[in-house]
Amino acid sequence: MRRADAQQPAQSGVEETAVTLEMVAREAGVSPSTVSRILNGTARVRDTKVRAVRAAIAKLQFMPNNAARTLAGGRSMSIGVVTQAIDSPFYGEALAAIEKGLLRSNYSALFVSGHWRESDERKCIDHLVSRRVDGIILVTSCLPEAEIQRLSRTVPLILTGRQVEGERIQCLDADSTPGARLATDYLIGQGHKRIAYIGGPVNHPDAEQRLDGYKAALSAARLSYAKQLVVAGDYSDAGGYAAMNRLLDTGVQFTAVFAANDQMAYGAMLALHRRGLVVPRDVSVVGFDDLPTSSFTIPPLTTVHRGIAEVGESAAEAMIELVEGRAPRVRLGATTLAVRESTRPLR
Amino acid sequence: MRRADAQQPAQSGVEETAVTLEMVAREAGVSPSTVSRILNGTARVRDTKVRAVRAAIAKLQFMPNNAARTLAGGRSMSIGVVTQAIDSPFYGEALAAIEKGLLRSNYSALFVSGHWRESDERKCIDHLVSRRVDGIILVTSCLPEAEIQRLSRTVPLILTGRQVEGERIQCLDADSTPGARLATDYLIGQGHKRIAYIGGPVNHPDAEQRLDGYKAALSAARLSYAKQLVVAGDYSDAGGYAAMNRLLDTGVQFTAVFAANDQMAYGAMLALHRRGLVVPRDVSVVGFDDLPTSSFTIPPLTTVHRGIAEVGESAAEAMIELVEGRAPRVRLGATTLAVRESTRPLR
DNA sequence: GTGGAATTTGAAACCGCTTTCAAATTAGCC
DNA sequence: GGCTAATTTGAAAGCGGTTTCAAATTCCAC
Repeated sequence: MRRADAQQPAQSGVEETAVTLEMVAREAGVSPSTVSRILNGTARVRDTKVRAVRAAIAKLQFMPNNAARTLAGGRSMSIGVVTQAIDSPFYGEALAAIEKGLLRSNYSALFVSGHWRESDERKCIDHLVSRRVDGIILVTSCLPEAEIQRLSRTVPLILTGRQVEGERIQCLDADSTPGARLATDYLIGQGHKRIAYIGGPVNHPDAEQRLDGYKAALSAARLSYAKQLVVAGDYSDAGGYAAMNRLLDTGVQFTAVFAANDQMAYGAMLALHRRGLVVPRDVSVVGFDDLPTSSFTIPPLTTVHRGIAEVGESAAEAMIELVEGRAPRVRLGATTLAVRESTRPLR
Repeated sequence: MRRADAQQPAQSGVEETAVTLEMVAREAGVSPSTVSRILNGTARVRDTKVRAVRAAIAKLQFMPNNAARTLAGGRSMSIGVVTQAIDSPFYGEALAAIEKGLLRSNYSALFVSGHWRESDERKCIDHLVSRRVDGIILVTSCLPEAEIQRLSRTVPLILTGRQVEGERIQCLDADSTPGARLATDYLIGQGHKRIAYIGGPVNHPDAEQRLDGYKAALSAARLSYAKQLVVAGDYSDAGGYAAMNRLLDTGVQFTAVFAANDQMAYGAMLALHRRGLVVPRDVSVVGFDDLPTSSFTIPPLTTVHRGIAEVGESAAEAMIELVEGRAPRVRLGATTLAVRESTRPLR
């Protein structure tokens, strides 16, 4: 392809041709198989040769070609991670955790995002499959159950925030119901009776669980569930802002709000602020997720903490177990409420 | 490796063996070369065969093995992206933008993070190289210049937030100096004379530029640069919080603060809030980066907007040009100040 | 209908590594 | 020292594509 141009002098920045395992073998005076064995530790090799090969590798600065390894070995040593939006503090935290969990292993992560669109998610999963990832972690998938099961026949799966049966599927089910229950219970315990709810996107399993938890807490306290106190959001700051405005516009009375995630809580707090309402004096606000920023909002946000980081890390570790053929043991941190300054007891 | 266990009945969830190009060829009654040509559009193929192959691909659900393609073709069709922390709203936005910029091409991104540590960054770059990425985008690199230049002989590079010479290096230099100047000028224009500065990590080219901009603005307005008004942070919320507390503890007077990034501004605002100081009534605050959340802080933050998203997208597009051998034309959005509610005119 | 150019095709080499299999070496033991 | 068993090693066959090169077709003008 590239032809040597005799006219021009050799350029300093010319592309270097890669060092191959064969060159290392020749340099060390052994066969390629031996080099491979040393590289992978797949067999004993006489000590003198090990040293010779190590030296050759160092001298030549050899770096194995991953594509060749994948092709020959049948494993890519990489794990696909599907999220919905790589920005978004929530996924950011999860991804960082997964990266960390994979760190000690030789696997590395391929991050892709589905943007909450089934077609996008499908496309990027195909992408991962064609890259022959050894496993896929689905951090909240939008795909129908049957499709996930079908996918699991191609590659082992770990799901978070979702429960799907399958022998090559492991669920780190971070059921949101108890967390939502916890948050609402807390507000009720603080004497609040008129608690508004800003929900997540409709038809979203996760969001539905949070609504369920809210309802369960109300009914356990014999408080009636009032439709006019519930308004839908979309898990974004702007959505929370708009939702709170809609709520205020209806004139319905409430002393507390539970937002289905922290970002919407931020938006809601701003909307309250704009109307001259002070949190928590006039309205108590609780969020869900405990994003890193939530300790630094004004006021710092009371929110449901589920240890996204632990879940992510745990998912990564479980995935390694899974692809190595061991039985993954999943541990899930407890859901707690981080009580900060956006709530206060009523009266 | 896997041995068929005659005792057990075939399991429904058994791993499917992948469909290969050769199987497609056989199914369609053509040679593998022909299938390859159709796949890549590298040569004309009779229409009847094209249709037969297309049908076979669909029937068999063929998905090319990326490792094989990379090995044979010499290109992996993937771009490495090195950031410092995949969480962090700043990088999140940049990564999402890069992902978007790569979308229309056939390239995909491999994200890795260096955690502000040279050794980590080196390790993950090696990782990318061994994966034979076709190019690397360094979103703020910690590495010494010489090392970056050496790397560029292996793979073409795009740097952001940094300026390094090299024929296979493209810099999207988002010099921070003008932005910092803009922010400080604005505060001065609003009548502020005692403007504190919360800086980024020391020895960080980016952070130094911001300090330079701050100083330049002061001196242009014939205001003296006072050491006691300057305090170091680390680009994190917590760092900004601590920095502001240190500043307040010294008792030094100021009516405005310029924080070298938005996250530190958040922390600073909380510290002010805790001491009963109201933004912007008592102190005006300006940040840098214009993170998505900054429209939703209380009050919404006045901050330097550099269009991280555009930079990221532009970097991705330039990278494609670069690896395809065309000359990249980089466009950089203008740096502007997003004036919101955290600042007010003095008097 | 025919010759020669242009277009389509397939065979085979190769990309760089892993792994099997059998040969070569070394070790162990009587 | 000689024989077997255990350990090391290398040759060679893939892995699943791409690409070159030459053969086979098709096309066109006369």
